[in-house]
Amino acid sequence: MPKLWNETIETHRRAVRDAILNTTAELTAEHGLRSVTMSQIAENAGIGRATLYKYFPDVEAILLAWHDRQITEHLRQLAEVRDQTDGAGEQLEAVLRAFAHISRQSRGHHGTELSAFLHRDERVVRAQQRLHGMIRDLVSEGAQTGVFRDDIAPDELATYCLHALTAAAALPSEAAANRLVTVTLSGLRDGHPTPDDRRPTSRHQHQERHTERSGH
Amino acid sequence: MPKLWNETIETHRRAVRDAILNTTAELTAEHGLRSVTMSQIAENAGIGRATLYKYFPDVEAILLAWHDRQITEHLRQLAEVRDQTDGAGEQLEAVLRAFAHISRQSRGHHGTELSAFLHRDERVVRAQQRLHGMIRDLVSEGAQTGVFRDDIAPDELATYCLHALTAAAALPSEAAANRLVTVTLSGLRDGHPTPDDRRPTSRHQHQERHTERSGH
DNA sequence: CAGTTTACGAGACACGATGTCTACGATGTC
DNA sequence: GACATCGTAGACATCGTGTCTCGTAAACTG
Repeated sequence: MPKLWNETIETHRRAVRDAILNTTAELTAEHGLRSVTMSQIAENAGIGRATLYKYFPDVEAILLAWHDRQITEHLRQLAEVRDQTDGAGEQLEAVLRAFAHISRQSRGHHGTELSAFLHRDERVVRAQQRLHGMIRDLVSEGAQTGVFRDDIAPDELATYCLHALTAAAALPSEAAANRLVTVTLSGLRDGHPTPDDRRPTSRHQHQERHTERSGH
Repeated sequence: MPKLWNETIETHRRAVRDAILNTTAELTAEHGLRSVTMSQIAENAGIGRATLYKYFPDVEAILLAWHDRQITEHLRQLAEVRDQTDGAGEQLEAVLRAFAHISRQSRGHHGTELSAFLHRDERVVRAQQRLHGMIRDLVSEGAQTGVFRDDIAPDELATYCLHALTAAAALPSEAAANRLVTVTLSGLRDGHPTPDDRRPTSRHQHQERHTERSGH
């Protein structure tokens, strides 16, 4: 692989840089965050160790650059999706859908969490599942009572709850956290709208604006 | 600190173990995930390096044990909150509120994300902010148009969106991800209900089911 | 085409972290 | 008081790190 001399120097350096980033992402996803070393990266990227140091000073810098590349690319995609749509409501829906898609794809990469390195452990997984189970049971019970929506599996709603509420860590005040809970609960109620398991592309443009949910 | 000999051996080992876990959490929050070493932990915990190895084989094991302790304790708290309430709806609301509270408190610990180690970098922060800004602007515009709720700051709603949708990574199918978007959007609409920055305990039972958004 | 610049790789180096082991002192248990 | 257990300090080989030099090959310059 070291012989990927491309036409100009500029493009060559770019190619090597990308190869480093990709290799690092793979190694991270494979062996966890903490065990990735400069030596491994150099070897797997097919370049010398000294060469690697001419591109990045340490592993953290590589991870940072990788994350930067990822999020920049995602931003570009999302902006494109947004600009291909009209109206704030439709735009946001399209952007959120694209974001969910991206989130799904970049799972396993090591995502944006240290899960890749923690979820290797069985105990942690089981503890998370107990937490998930607790929420799921409450959602399920509430759905049967008619308090919560029953058009979506309690399992998925529980996942939604847990992730949505981690946003609390980023909020500045306790009051804001309470508002977050309110918003999250709104997502759990919302009556029993039209089943929304399929193609979104032809649904939200003419409906949903002023008609609100008419069906059911 | 090495002289924390407590009465019995059992309690002593427990105390040392907890000290190790706490020290590791502090060091992680301070210097990031990757830079924490066994030597540092031993020194900061006030014990010998060889002793540390008699408790844990490596840093990962300590982090695992710490995370396990955290989540177990959280589970206990949440179960307590749940059992002090009646009715699935109220129980879930109480549990989610407690969970949000916990999330807020354990931010900075290193949370459950590798953010503690990535968010140290300015570029990453700015990239995240651009993403946040894009969503926020759409939410804001939609609120002015009347499509989305306007009782909560677009900033907070954007945070909610981004976190909620990271759940997509944990979902098994693309259809499930689409349902997740639907649920998340439900949280953004939900008419303009009573301002909910305060006590929730007596609101959601009789309203909100068949009334749907009446105002506007 | 010849000369210069740039990038690469291999090897060497000192340093720090790792994981293991031994010997010895201190503490709790019987 | 005898014994088991725990903690500490030190030694050790090994590995990753960060820096450097040197020899080579490719790309840019005129």
